[in-house]
Amino acid sequence: MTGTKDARARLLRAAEAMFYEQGIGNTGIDALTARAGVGKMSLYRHFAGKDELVAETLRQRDERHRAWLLPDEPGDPRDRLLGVFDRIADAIEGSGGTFRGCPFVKAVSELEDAGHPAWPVAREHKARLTSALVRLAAEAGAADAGRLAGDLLVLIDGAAVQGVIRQDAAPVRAARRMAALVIDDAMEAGRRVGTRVNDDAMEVE
Amino acid sequence: MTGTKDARARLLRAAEAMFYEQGIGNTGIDALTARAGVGKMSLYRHFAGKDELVAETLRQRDERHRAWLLPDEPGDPRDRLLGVFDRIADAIEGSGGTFRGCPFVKAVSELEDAGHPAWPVAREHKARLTSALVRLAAEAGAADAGRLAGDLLVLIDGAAVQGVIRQDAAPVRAARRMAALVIDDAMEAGRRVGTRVNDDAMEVE
DNA sequence: GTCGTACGATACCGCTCTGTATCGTATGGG
DNA sequence: CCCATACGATACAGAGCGGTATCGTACGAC
Repeated sequence: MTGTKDARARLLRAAEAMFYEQGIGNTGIDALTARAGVGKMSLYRHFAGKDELVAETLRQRDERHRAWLLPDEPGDPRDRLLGVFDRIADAIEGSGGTFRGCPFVKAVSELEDAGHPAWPVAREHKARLTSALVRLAAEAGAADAGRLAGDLLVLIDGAAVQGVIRQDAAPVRAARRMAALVIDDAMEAGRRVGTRVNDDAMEVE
Repeated sequence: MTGTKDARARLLRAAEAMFYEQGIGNTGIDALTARAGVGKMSLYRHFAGKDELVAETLRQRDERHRAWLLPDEPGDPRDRLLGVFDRIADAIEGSGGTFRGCPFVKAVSELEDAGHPAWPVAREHKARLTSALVRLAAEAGAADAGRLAGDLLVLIDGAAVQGVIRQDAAPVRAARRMAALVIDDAMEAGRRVGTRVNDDAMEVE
């Protein structure tokens, strides 16, 4: 057969790009399959429908997105935490004024219906990102790693949203400064009272 | 005539609610005019089209939204700055799990096309909110009021976005803690070097 | 070589969307 | 009193939507 998974992979690639670049609602099935170079019916052979394609697109992006924000390289945990903001700043500056922010936040914003299959995917992504931040925070010796991770997530999403509206990396640099502040606070407190991991900052239901 | 501005006002009221509650794209003209109790043609008599109605809805909301976040009451500037986060926390907790975040961020997220008339309205809203934060920051004696205002805006939007995804006020409380941190930092630095207002943190083009 | 199957293409269905055209009507100003 | 005008209701146009049905085809397994 002609590469069973080929049509599926091409669909996912085209869907990810188009959903992110022009929005989910603004991306029609016909345009999507045309860009993927795939027959329309191939979409419905591989996915239950558009909603499932959206969810699967995000599911595939989850791991890649986290690996992009927090590459699995050795290094000072503090630097790796702050590196998240450098990635976002690079994305804004390299986008030429078309930065679109966190794909998961974007999807959830567009899909009002909290029953949409993409919602739990977005929540799980944020939960897994939080877990990674908790681990790094603990590694850095933060007094309350869960709390620090939650703080950083607020800064990350705030930086991304501001970056979308302003199309400018200045808010990300502000977020990075604040991140350094709360990280150093937590590390100093950790040196006094010892590290305590608290990973219930976000729960996946 | 039967109250010239009545139909227009009812349209704006219905549009604001429906656009925010179910999304702009998911709100059809027929449903909108029906809820407003208005003939369909009345919409096109008062507005150039749906896009203009969206923009005008946000234009009307701008002042109200800023007054809600920063009520014009006398009081300690630091408390008023922190009060923003209390408003957001109240909104999340009072929403019963349907908090939808900042209406302007939400609109911009849904309207990919940066040429949509709602975009400049959202940008101007954020710029005006920033100006108000700058004034309060200067009043509080912050060393660099523009920088503090930018920091707070990141925290505000981060708190709102996290609130939408988690439907929980915990991230807002985290944002409030960080806000207190950066405010106190700026106030302490201001006590040392004096206050300097720097309102070019965001420009409206 | 033959069969099964995943494929691309295309026509089609029913629905909804924004926006227009056209009614009859009620009401307030001159 | 009478007419201009803003109004609500409704039918309609043109387009696009998600999803289905049905082709002929090319290719891999056996």
